[in-house]
Amino acid sequence: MSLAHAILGFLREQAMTGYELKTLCFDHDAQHFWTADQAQIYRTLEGLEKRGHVTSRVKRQRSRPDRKVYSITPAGVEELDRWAATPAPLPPLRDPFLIQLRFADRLSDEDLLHIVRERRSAMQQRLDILRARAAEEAKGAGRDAILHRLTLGAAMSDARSTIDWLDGALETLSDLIEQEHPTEPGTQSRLFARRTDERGSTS
Amino acid sequence: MSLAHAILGFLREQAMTGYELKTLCFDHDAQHFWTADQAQIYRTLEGLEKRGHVTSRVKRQRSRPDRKVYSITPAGVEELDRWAATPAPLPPLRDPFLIQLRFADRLSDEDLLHIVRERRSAMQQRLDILRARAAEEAKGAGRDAILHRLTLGAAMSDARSTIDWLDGALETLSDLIEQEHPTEPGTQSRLFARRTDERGSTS
DNA sequence: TCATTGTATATGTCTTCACATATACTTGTG
DNA sequence: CACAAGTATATGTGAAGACATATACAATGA
Repeated sequence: MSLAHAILGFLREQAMTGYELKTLCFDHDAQHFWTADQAQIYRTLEGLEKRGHVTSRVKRQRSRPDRKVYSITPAGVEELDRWAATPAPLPPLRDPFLIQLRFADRLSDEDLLHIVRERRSAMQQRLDILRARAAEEAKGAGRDAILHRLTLGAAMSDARSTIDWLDGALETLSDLIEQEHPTEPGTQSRLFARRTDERGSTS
Repeated sequence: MSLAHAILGFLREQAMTGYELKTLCFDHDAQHFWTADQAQIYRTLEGLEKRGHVTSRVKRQRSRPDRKVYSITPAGVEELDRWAATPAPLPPLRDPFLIQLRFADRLSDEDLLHIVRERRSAMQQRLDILRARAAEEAKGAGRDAILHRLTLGAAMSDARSTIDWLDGALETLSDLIEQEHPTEPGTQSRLFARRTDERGSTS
C-alpha cells in the first residue's frame, strides 16, 4: 500500500500524531504526489501498528483531546527501504477528461471549447500552486532537499506539459470549428486559444 | 462514475456485449485513457440497465455461450451528453514513484539510480505502444477522428514529458552522487543518463 | 454571548477497483 | 488425442478511497 509507505516515510523523519500527519504532511508536503483523507490515515496507522511497523504512546492533555504519537520501528524502517528500492509499476492511465473528449463529438462548439478551457484554467491554477510551493521550498543542497525538489519538479513539469498540450488541442479544435462554419468576412473570431503564459496564471 | 460514461460512449457508437466492450474497446481503444477489468464492466452494465441507460437482449447461440447485447437508450444518450459537457475535476496527483523518490535518501546510489532508470524504461515502453497505436490510427478529418487522435496525443505528450523529466532527474542525481564521492582521475563514470531518444525506444 | 475555528481521534458506510474462480462449449495446435 | 486458447457471463472477496458524522473542549472573534 502506497499510503502506508508514505506514512512510514514521514514518521521516519519525525514521530507524529495522525492529526499532524494529515495537516502538516499530507495537506502540504505530500500534496503534489499523494493525498489522503483523515479517516484513511487513522485506519492505516492502526494497520501499521498491528503489523509492528509503528508504535504509539498516548500523551495525556488536560485542555485538549489526548495525543497518540506514532513512531516508526526498526521493522518499519526496513520495510520502507525495501519498498523504496523496488520499482513500482506505472500508475494506470485513467483520466475522466479524456473520456469526455473522446466522446465529445455530439457536444456543441461552445460546450466542447468550454470543457477544454476549464481544464486549462484548472491546470494553470494547479501549476501556480506548485510554483508557489517551489518558491518557498528550502534551498538545501543535501540529498534530502534535492529529492524533495525533484518530486515538486515532476508535478510542475507534468502540469506545464499538460497545459501546452491543451493549448494545442484548443487550436486544433478552433481550426476544426472555423472550418466547419467559416466565419463571415469582417467577423472577428474569438475561438483561438491564448498561448501558454510562461510567467504565471492567465485565469 | 467515469467507467459508466465510457461504456455509454462506446455503446452509443455501437451496440455490444460486455465481452466485446472489454476486448475491443477497453483493451484497445480506451487503453490510453481508461482501463477496466471484466468483472467491473459486467457489473457496471447491470447498474446502467437498472437505471434505464442501457437495455439488453439475449441472443441464443448453440455452439457458444449466449450473447447479451447491450444498447444505449435515449436516457443514456442524454446522460452521456450531460456528463460530457460538465467540466470534470482534475484527477488527484497520486504517484507511488514520487513517494519512493521523496523518501529515497537512505537508498544506495545503485538502488536510487535503478528505480529512476526502471521508471524511464517503463515510460519509454508505454510511449512506444502509444506511438504504434497512433501510427495505425485512422487518418480521418472528421470531428470524431480528430477527437480520437487528440486523446492519444494527450497520453503521448504526457509520456514524452515524463521521460524528459526523468532524464533531467537522472542527471541531477548523477551530479549529486559524483559530487559526494568524486571519481578518481582516469575512471570513466557510467552514471550519466542518455538523453531522450526522439525516434524510439532505447531500452 | 453565540458561533466559528482549531485540536484530536474514531466509526459507519458506500463506491471503485483488483484479483480470483466457476461454468461451458468450440476451435486450433502440437 | 490432449491441451491451450477463444468466446461468453457471473460471483465472491477484499483493499483503497471518499464522504459523513460523532465526541469534546478551548480560544478567538463578531
